[in-house]
Amino acid sequence: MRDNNSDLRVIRTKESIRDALVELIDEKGFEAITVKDITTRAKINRGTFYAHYQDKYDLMTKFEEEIMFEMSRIAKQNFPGVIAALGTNSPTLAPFSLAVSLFEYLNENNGFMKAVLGPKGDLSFQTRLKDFMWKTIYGNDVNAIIKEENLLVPGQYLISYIASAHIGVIQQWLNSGMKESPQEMARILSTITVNGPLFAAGLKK
Amino acid sequence: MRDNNSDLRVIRTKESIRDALVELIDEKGFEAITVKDITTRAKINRGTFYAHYQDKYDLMTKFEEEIMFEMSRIAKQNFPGVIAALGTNSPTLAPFSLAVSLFEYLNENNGFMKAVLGPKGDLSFQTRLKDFMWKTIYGNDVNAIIKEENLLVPGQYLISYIASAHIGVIQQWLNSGMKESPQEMARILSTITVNGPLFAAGLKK
DNA sequence: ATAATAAACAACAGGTTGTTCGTTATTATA
DNA sequence: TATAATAACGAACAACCTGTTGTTTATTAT
Repeated sequence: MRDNNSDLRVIRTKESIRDALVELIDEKGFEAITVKDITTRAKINRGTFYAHYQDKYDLMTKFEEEIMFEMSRIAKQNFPGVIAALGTNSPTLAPFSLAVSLFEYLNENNGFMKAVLGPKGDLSFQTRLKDFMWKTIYGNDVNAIIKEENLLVPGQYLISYIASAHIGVIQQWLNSGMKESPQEMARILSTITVNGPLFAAGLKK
Repeated sequence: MRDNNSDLRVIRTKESIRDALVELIDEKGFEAITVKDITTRAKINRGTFYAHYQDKYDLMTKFEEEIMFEMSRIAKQNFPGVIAALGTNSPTLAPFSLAVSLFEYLNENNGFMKAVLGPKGDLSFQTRLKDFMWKTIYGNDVNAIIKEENLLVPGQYLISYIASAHIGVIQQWLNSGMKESPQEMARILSTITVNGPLFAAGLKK
């Protein structure tokens, strides 16, 4: 058999397409991009694009899925420790190291992440990223820690609050030049989440 | 003069266009919509559309600006009280009534809001909404209350956190059928923001 | 009643989209 | 290294959407 994806021409082509995509999202926004834009920038024939992807959405989805898969892997790796820590009196250590790992991954893929999470990015990715956080929070035996009867607000809103807040901070970090280290970002997020926004603002003791 | 926008034909046409737009965003998402879709649904000639708007983005922008203007009006109206309350020991009363007013407004315009803030909506509107919250928080003499030296985290991340969190909760509310009252939603948001997510989850006393 | 003008209708060039040819160039492998 | 497989190319296609324009019809304000 010879139908593998190891043909150098395929690898080269796909890489050119991805590079072109990231550049173009930054320049004109994902939705304004045409397949012709991509192939012109990637210096390949338009027909070649359609040999690999159905359309620009298919391309984007496949790209995003790889990113999500990797983030999921990192999360799964660190989650047992997080669950264990949440029950204790110092619920910041394990979540902190998970956050650091994720920020390091974002840092490595900052070209794509900045483009896709930016103001000209892809709304569906942000939606999927929130879904991912939902499932990560809800699906991982958190029920063992967080009991419905202890919640002061409906669970769905609490999760939406936390997930959106975290993504918002990530976006701000990416768009303002990633000047803080992954460690510092993890500290910022856990400070606000553990103590609350008002405390972090110095308005509450 | 007769160049006013009071001609019944104009009013009828613009209303048809807006109704069609909201319907179509819900069905196929803003970006997938063509001008032809809109005019077919609105039962008007395509040329008529171009007599009023440059393209679908122009239509969307004008629609959104009216919404933003109204939200800004509501915010400005309630802000003096919010500023005053933040300094006191009960910093929830005035912000609470502002939140109620805003949720009531969202409720009135739920067709548009649900469409535009939903997963098939308009990313640029969400970006503009965050900018609006930024300016509302930063620009309104908050400096008199929030002092940079008291912040435990950089101000830009704190604001991004709060703004994104609030929008996320609003989205969740709109997409899950708006079953809670504006009052209840205001309570939920202030509970999490004042006491912090971990406290609201029952994980902290 | 009538002048003003919004909306409809029709046609236009220019652009993008998928798709399909035959041809050329590159690759994997024996 | 020779060769069979196949990726990529170039060109062409109908179908569709976009703005725009000129003409005609219908509605509106006064």
